Amino acid sequence: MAAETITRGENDARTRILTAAARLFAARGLAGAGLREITAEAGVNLAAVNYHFGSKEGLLEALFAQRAKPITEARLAALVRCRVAPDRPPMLEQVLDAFLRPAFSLGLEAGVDGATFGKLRARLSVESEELYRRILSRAFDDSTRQFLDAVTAALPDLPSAEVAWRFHFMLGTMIYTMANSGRIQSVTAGALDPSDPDAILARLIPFLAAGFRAPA
Amino acid sequence: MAAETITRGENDARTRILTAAARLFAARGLAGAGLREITAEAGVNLAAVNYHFGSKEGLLEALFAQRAKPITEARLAALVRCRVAPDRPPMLEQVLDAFLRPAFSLGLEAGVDGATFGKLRARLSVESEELYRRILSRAFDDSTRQFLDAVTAALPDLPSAEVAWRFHFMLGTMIYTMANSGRIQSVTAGALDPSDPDAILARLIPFLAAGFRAPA
DNA sequence: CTTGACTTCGAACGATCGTTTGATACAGCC
DNA sequence: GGCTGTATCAAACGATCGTTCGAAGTCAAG
Repeated sequence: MAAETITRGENDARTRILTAAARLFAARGLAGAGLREITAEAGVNLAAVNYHFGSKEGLLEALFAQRAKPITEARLAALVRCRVAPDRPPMLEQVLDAFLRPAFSLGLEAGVDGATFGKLRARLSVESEELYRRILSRAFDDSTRQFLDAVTAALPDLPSAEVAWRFHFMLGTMIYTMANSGRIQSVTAGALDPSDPDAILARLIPFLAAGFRAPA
Repeated sequence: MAAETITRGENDARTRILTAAARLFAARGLAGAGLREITAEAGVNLAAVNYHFGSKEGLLEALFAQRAKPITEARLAALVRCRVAPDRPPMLEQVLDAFLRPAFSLGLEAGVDGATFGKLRARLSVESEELYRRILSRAFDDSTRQFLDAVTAALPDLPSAEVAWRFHFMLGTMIYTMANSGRIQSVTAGALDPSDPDAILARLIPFLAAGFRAPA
């Protein structure tokens, strides 16, 4: 076995399963994507999922553990950078950028349909079963709580309950935009390109900052 | 047969199926809710779904056609009321209220878990298959487009592409809040009650109005 | 070469999926 | 009474579901 448990190959069976699972869970839903379809796309045997991940739910947990880590790490690194160079430009915008940019640039991975992990996060967000809530919480709550604190600190005049509501609203715009439902394209007949992180953030952050700064 | 096709009883088999389907589609997902579970909860025979609605997808279409109508009708009625009494108070807030209030007060129906149709809308929003997109479009696009125009008219200084983006962001907050994922409760350890439409709108509309009015 | 841990494989398990069928019940109308 | 269209029913269809099992394959260490 040697050191595979630490240094894992990039075309590992596990890795290929995780890639295929991310795409198909996002495209067809958690119950809608079957293990046969996933393993076929990954080019592995059907039994490989239960061997490597224990169950279909275990596969989902591993997938989230893998994909969430780079996002939360990039977030926290950016938050540290905000604090090192304190409110030179408006602090609120810096914090929002630190929170949102990793989600969009790492969640909308390059690919034919893009946005696979963003779609998957959106699917989990709607789920009400305990297991799915726990997966989401474990992956993002720590990071999210720190940013809620940072936004609260950047808005000292706003009651913290109000900040929490507005933070919740922000999560809505983030997840809905990541899921990129294409609704707005269907309403406006195209013209909006929701695949470029920089373009999205340039529109989203001023909108959110103004909302956060609204009087209570 | 008489007049049943027009005046339908309230404890009709069709009606009971639609009620059960709304709850279970929202709770378990479109693929996750089985017809046997739905028909059992509705107290009808398994074959009743295919008899009355043709297929599982036909059931979903009928469900959306039924539940979306009161929402879009209430929206348009409120929009007309805005225009009759023109910008007495700020027009933007009036239009946002007209758009959002019906979704929250008719989408978060009273019930044990509440928010069944809101959750279902959120689930459809993530879906990428043509059929689901078509169902959502048919149900809401007309109404949505009129409100996009009304918001654009209320913000004459903002480029219309910018308005479209911000409208898209608003849809995100609306749908995410309706789906009431409970994420914010998990982050803030409770304290937020996302089941009272008035309380939500009192927080949401000032936030959104400030965002819409942000300089481009 | 043999051992032993790790991985892959085909095949099958019972359960559940959406759908279809044909029989039966029941209404109003001739 | 017969006739017709509507509705409900039990039962079964083939397909697919997640999971399990034992054999076969792989490869480094003894």
